[in-house]
Amino acid sequence: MKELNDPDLLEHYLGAYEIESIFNEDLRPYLALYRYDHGELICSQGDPYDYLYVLVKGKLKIFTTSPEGKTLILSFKTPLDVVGDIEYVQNTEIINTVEAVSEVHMIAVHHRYLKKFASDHTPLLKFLLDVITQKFYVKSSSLSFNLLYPVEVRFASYLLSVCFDESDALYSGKLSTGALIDAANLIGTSYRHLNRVIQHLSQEGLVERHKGFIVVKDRNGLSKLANHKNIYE
Amino acid sequence: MKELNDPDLLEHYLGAYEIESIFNEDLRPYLALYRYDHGELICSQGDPYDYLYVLVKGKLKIFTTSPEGKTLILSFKTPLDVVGDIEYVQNTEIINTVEAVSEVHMIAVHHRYLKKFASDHTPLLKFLLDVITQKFYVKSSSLSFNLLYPVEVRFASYLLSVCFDESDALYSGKLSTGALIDAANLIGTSYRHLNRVIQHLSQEGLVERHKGFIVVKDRNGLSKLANHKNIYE
DNA sequence: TATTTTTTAGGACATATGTCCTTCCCAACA
DNA sequence: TGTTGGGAAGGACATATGTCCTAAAAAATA
Repeated sequence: MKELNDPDLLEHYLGAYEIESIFNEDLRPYLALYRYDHGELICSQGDPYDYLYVLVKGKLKIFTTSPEGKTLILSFKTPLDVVGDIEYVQNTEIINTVEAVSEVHMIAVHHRYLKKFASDHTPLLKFLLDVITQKFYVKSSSLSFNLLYPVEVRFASYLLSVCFDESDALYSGKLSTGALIDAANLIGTSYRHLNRVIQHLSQEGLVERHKGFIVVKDRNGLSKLANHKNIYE
Repeated sequence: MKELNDPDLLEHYLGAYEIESIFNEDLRPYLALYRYDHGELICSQGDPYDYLYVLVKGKLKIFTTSPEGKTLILSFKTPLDVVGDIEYVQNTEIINTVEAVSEVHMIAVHHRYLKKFASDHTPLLKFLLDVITQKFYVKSSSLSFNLLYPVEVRFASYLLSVCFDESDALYSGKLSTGALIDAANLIGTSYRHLNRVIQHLSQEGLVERHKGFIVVKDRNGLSKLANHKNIYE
């Protein structure tokens, strides 16, 4: 982790995402911009709560580790998103572990100053409300989807979400082999089983295995299989 | 559904739950108190969004129905809780179906007046923020729990939550047979499988089957099985 | 009381998923 | 060039769970 002492860049992000109003004047001096590299942890579950972060560049992975040591990926995040919002409101320790997947820039504010200067700041409250309701909605859909459908369907949905994201270099309907472990953890199954499912999808002609990656062959077929739902957006 | 024209009762609820400050003076004339009887629907998924409700008496069941016709119970709610908060913030149609399990009293406000008189009312915003973060937290735990543990563990946790609720007539560690279908839908499994699990728990001496209900025999054992987690609170 | 309907428990079988382990392949390296 | 180590795919087997159907019991009804 490295603090970027670059007020212009900070300004730029605030402007680009139209979030100037969220942080009022009193708060501005306490905004910091941090950079994290691939693989770095921003915070870990159980840590005491310190900062509210706003993700303005890069990609984050949010996951939890069970007492038995299993990893469950809860989501991937891209700008604009917020980390530590639930903890800020509830005043609890960090719930999940957050890791940088790529180079990441985050605006950070210590909760001390948030409480002091912005606990009644309407734009911030509204912003948080908006972000958190969205999170809730996604989580709720995700829960239903996971309980109601088997891995094959979930993976189809996942593939559609991940492989056709324009903002990503690998939007071309491909998924690197290495990403399969993450995929398995995200949809809550084992790597072994995911392989089985891929084999099946492959027999159906929906995807194809190549060296180093798999590629979507029949986007419509997958979409049909996934009930036209993209819950991993 | 019936509107209760009882300003005193309304006042009583506002006082009892300390939520007077949430609804400011402008809003007060537009607060209504509704009564629903067992089995009545408050709203159904897909309905246009109209009211924000505050549950002040009774018990609600929140569920969703999949395109395939499967029912998944998302939660049971008791006072103090809010219905329609997510929809209000996101301005979307009703997400889930809400049904009264017992006689229910709810304070209702049309979103028209909320937007008009309270869209910047800090106490309301904070209240919503608090309620929704709690919902998110519960939902998030629930998702992890469901993906990480088998039905046996989930049911153990469910039993502990439901059977030992002091405010309920059946707190004595019993669960009526009829409630098993709901239980199955809540933890996202089939009635058939739940029966299998109960049989197993019964062999282990953790619960016992009686005519018309099952009863918890070894609360500690169940708690251990459930990893000491009560996610259905 | 006899008959029908509903509720409840479980049998039989198929599918979904997990765990452990092995094999194969390719790249890094001695 | 041969060796080694790690990643990737999948075999074998056990467990978890779903679907469909049946049997027993209880409740409702004729």
